[in-house]
Amino acid sequence: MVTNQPAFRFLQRLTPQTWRSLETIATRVIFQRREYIFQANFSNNTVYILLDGRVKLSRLSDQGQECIQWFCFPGELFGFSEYTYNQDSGLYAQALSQVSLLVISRQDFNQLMLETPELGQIVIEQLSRRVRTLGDMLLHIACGNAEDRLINLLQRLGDIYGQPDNKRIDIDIHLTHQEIADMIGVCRQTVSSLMAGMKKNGLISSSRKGIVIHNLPRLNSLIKQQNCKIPAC
Amino acid sequence: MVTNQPAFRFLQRLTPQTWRSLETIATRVIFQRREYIFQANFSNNTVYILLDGRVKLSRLSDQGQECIQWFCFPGELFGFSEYTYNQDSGLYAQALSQVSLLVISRQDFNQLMLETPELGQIVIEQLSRRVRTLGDMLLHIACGNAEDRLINLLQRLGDIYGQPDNKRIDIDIHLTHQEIADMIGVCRQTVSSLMAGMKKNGLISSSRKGIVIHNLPRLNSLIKQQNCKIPAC
DNA sequence: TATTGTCTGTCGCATATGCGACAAAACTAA
DNA sequence: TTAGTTTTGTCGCATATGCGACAGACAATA
Repeated sequence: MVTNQPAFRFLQRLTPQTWRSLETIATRVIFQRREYIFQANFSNNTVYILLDGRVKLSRLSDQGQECIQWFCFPGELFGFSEYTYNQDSGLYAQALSQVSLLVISRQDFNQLMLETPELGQIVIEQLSRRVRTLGDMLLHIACGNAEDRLINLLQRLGDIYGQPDNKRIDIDIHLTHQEIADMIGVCRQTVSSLMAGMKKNGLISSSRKGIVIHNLPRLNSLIKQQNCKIPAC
Repeated sequence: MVTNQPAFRFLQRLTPQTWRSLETIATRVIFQRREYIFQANFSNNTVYILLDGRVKLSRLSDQGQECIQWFCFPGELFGFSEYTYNQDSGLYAQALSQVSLLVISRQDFNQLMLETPELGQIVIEQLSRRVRTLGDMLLHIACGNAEDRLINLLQRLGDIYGQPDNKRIDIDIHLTHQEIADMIGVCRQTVSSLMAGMKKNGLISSSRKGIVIHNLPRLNSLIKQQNCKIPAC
């Protein structure tokens, strides 16, 4: 598990000095709920830092199905790896609530990185975490069944909010079953029925306020482990 | 599509000077076919550059199923995003042929990055590409059926070898059906039968030498497009 | 309050794909 | 060469999950 706790997010890792430099080249912008911050084929070379609110980063399959790749929380950098070499990634960024963010031109950002090696290090660190998280998602989506995928998602969400050594975790964002389904590549009904089952077993509860994991270890234990097939292990 | 052509790989982007600095802190190592370069839980803080041969980077699901996350070709950097904060990623790197590589301690590499901003920029570029490729894989695995996933994989492999504006592409590495299956999260038999079908239709041919895509546009057209569901499009 | 739209829960059916099995082919090593 | 291992191709069956449908709950708006 690559932890995604606030302390590890982009903004929290900057020194006050780097933060000030960043503020001088950034513009503060507000978006309303449901507005698109950028869309596929809009190749404006821009980097974003989320200050407040929630942003959904997703792509569409050839059949028009949505695949949510990242939920962006305050303090996170986004849009960074999308325009390498002016190739469009087909990524959409949509505000899920009223959103406040910093917009920085890629050119200015690159310039600042050259002047401030610390900034480059932090970007590398953030990208590394992203690579690991994506690898984790890929593993669970490729190898797990619907229940495994859902549990893995809840774990990842729980990691953002949870306190270590606490069995109970409050995930206080509201996600529709459709959004959850789009994150784990299953259909909406499957999410509904799996979550209904988990509620019945007292593992989780959910409401408009969010999801509560009542017993994380018990949730984990639902995924039955097997031994390693690598010979040398 | 994020192109993975040799010209975009790590090694090819270094200036001769940076390359020389790198050589002074690196050790050249040979691994034999099937040997593991590193395994999960071996948290040696090390970065690798593949000079020759092929390396498979994979993870195991809780059920012991393999998920191939990356095929490493000469000139590529690997093991980089695996040990952030000493957290083990559960990644395995296995030599698929005799392999020659440069081994560099993370500490030395980080030091060199601070001294050489250019190196940091290249690492960022490589990680960005990786994020995009993983996002691409995720999209197709989460949203596509077995055939879509296979075609997407062939496209990605074709991109490494193919010449632009050439319908025919020779992918001259040998992959077993099991390896292909592990890359797209389907079972071996499904790969066998899909590829048999594609051969029958003259779309591809394959042998010990590798896979030949006879008509890339026709292969692409097998995935039927639908229109975008984002309102503003 | 009434109306409209969105979200959730739960049917039943269709089907894609996983899985076991087994034989033929191809490769590897003695 | 021969024997043993790995890979491929192809069955048939079981099942997880997708999909359509629909009703009730809930939220937003007028």
